[in-house]
Amino acid sequence: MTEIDGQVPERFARAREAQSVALLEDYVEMIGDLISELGEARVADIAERMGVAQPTATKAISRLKREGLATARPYRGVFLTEEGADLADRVRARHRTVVELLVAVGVPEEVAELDAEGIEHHVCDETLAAFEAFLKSR
Amino acid sequence: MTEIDGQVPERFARAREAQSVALLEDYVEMIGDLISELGEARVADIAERMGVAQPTATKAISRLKREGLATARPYRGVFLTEEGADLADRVRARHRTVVELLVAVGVPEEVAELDAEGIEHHVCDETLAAFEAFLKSR
DNA sequence: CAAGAAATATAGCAATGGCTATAAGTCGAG
DNA sequence: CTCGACTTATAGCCATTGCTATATTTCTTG
Repeated sequence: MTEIDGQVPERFARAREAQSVALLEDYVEMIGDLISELGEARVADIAERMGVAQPTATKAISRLKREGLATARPYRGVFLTEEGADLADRVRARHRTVVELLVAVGVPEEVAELDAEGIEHHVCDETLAAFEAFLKSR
Repeated sequence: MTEIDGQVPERFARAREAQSVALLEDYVEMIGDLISELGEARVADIAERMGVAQPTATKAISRLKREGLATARPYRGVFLTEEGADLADRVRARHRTVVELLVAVGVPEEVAELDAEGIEHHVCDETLAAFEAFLKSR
């Protein structure tokens, strides 16, 4: 290979990895939202909010259980483990920060909300810290 | 469903859609880079830079061909169509802008490069325009 | 120019994340 | 308490994106 390749492959591997975690984060955050809004998270509600068919949500919930982020009693609601609830909190906070930063640099509110949904999963801790510092310093 | 669901599902659908386009964008940009650096884009080089096995790159190139972004002669190099080259240019420009914006708000250069790889695919035209305006106004 | 080496293609497997159709469980109303 | 409606689970399909192993083609070199 040429001498200029550098760590390019790791960059992409990292982006792929982030993407694989993104769905889990979205589901966990959504389940947390539903529990605080409605007192429980039902599969049908989760599926509707995620914009997927109900079996797709069921499958995702299985994965959450497998990863120790949620528990569920069949035909009953879905619940977050402590680890899942912590993740939900972090995800929610990061989402807010990303939206605020986008707005701060001039992105219209509604567009910021839309783009943040995809962007947030690729914002590492260091970048998030930089965002917070930037927001505070204005 | 409750009355507060709003357009949440569309948000996620949009993020999923962006993700499906992301790989194409990465490959097209990389192929463009290789052609300008080395005069040609070989499957082995593409695979190495993307950090995937060679058959994975071959498969991705098939998809690029299917989508009209690239052409390839078996056992020879890969080439971009006009559409593919245009896309590569847009992707490259967007990548630069995202990195610059991250740096402008205080993200360290190397971290900005890493995160931009994932972020850029979720930055819509309107957000990109806001980024450019913000960068110019400083 | 005929190997052998290198590059590329193909075959086939696994996991993920969609879907529809259908089975099975739960719950409320008669 | 039973039956029908609703909810959830399961089965099975497809496409995508990875992988390894192997076949095929091209290139290089003796």
